[in-house]
Amino acid sequence: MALDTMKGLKRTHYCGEIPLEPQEVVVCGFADRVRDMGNLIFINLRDRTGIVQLAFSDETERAVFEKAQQVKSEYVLMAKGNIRPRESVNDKLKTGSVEIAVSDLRILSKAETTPFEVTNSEKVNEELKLRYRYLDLRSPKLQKNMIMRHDIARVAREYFYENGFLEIETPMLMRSTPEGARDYLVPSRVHGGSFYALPQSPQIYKQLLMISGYDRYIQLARCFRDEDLRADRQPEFTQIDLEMSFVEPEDIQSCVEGCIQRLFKEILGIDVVLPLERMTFADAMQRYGSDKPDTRFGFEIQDISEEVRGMDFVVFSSALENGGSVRAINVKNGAAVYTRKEIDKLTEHAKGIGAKGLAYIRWADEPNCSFKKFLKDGDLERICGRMNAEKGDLVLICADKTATVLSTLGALRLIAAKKLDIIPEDVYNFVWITEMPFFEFDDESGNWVAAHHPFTMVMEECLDKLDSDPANVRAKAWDLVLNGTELSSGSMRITDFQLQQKMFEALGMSDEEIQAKFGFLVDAYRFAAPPHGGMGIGLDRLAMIMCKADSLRDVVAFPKVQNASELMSGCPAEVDQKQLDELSIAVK
RNA sequence: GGCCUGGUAGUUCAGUUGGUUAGAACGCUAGCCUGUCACGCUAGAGGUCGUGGGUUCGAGCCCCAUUCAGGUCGCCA
Repeated sequence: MALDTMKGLKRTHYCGEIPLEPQEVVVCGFADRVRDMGNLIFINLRDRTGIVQLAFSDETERAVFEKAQQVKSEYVLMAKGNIRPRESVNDKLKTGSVEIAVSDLRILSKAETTPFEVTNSEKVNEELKLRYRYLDLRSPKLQKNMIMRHDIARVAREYFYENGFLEIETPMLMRSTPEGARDYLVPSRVHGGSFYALPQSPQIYKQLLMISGYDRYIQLARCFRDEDLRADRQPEFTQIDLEMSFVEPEDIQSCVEGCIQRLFKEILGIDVVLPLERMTFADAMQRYGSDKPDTRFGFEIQDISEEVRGMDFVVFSSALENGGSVRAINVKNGAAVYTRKEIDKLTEHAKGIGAKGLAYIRWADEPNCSFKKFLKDGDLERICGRMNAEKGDLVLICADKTATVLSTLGALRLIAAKKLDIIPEDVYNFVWITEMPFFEFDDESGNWVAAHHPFTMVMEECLDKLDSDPANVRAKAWDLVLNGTELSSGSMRITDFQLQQKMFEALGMSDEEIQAKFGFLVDAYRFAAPPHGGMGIGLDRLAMIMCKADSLRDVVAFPKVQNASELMSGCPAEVDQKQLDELSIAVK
């Protein structure tokens, strides 16, 4: 049978927004559930705003009723009818007190049986849902997420516009700068053998905009990084990217705080108290073993080096002799959940991330210590005292180089908290991490390399340590962390081209290299630049947290999977030889 | 690149020490049903047990390889 057209009908309301008083309406949408009871048919009609019930009975015109009998799940319908109260109210629906007595029904498009039930897709294998992403995107859950993401973008734009920011687009095709993440390359047809790169961020361009006097810039910028994926990492993602002139770090931070406060108030109705908590990088590492601490729960790391010094336990003593330390976390009430077997699993995990092993005190009925035979009188009491350990607790102890100890305990702290299910859901703990290190040691090359992009300003008091003491040089850079997720990262930029030159040199770049890769930028700073700095706020991650989603895939319309392919369209894909020839590309 | 988890009707899962014809629920098809809203009832169709090899009289189950998906470490200046 031929399909119907919309002729003569025009939508008057969205399904979820129909008036609750009697009147004639026209609605459109997808058939969600069809309940056919013979001489009585109900169809739930769904659009992005919600669901309304269409009713057909012996009062319905015969031809319309027969059309309703043909309707199956996911058919696209248009219906005209009168709103009337229901005989029994459905409290689960916004529109549950009324229904539409249909006088005209159009079947605009028919659906084959879908590979999974759109109405009930929560538990369906993700691969299948990604292959048919356009169907999964019909689900209320994803539609809610997409709408919230839109709202975040809208509110953020409004906020920055009101605060004097100009939205300026920067190029998607730019010069490759091979430091940092791998670039996605785009071959040039006109210049065979030459390549553009997709931006890892608009960093260079936004700094140039400050040199050009645009003063305050914002862009919802798509960024690309050709690195392996994670639940919170996609190869392309969106940043609320901003840059400001004539400012200090505090100015940028309070501007971003204002945006965060407004977003949480307008979208979630949550009051974020300003100013946000601040913590130095060094503090975060000492207390949480992470540069992105989740402060929603305790289990803070304690240094017990002094408490165990002099013990005859070679694991501890050798760590101390080699300049390392012995540190521990107290997993409160962890003894019951962490049986011997579970602790073994934890130990395996710790080994997987670089620790040599794990010592523990499991205090179920009595303190049971994995290094019991090395204990002398008072040792156990001293450690438990320092750790505030009491009956029911589990103390995890790690001894090694301090950096290894901290990162291991930092990771275990998170695992244990998740296992014990003590992380509160509706708490949003923001914390600024400040005084980030400027260099980090690269084990592979044995060199100190930039921890940030090479235009990051050094804290003034560290300028003289650039050559002599790279480990202790701090950057004028900061991160904003929310519940253990890095949300945003910012810094002041170097505006003195001579200092910039020195910085490149400190990073081991030759004059030729500097000129070739960044010559245009160094040159730009020769013509004067206002003091400036800025930030990039991860829109996807922010949306993920605000939607209470577990993965970025839930807040990105068409996401990529772990191997960076897209299951629906099947990209990346091979191309014709002709295309390759035009681009002067030979594929191995 | 390393490690961990998983792959059985369209979907979600069960499947005994390796032993007859691989089951259930939902969905789908057909029929019945006037107040449902996860409607109900009756009947039916639907399976290369991810793929390839091996062990065995016999493999969904054991072994090896491989592939796909997820998580994670490396990586992400």
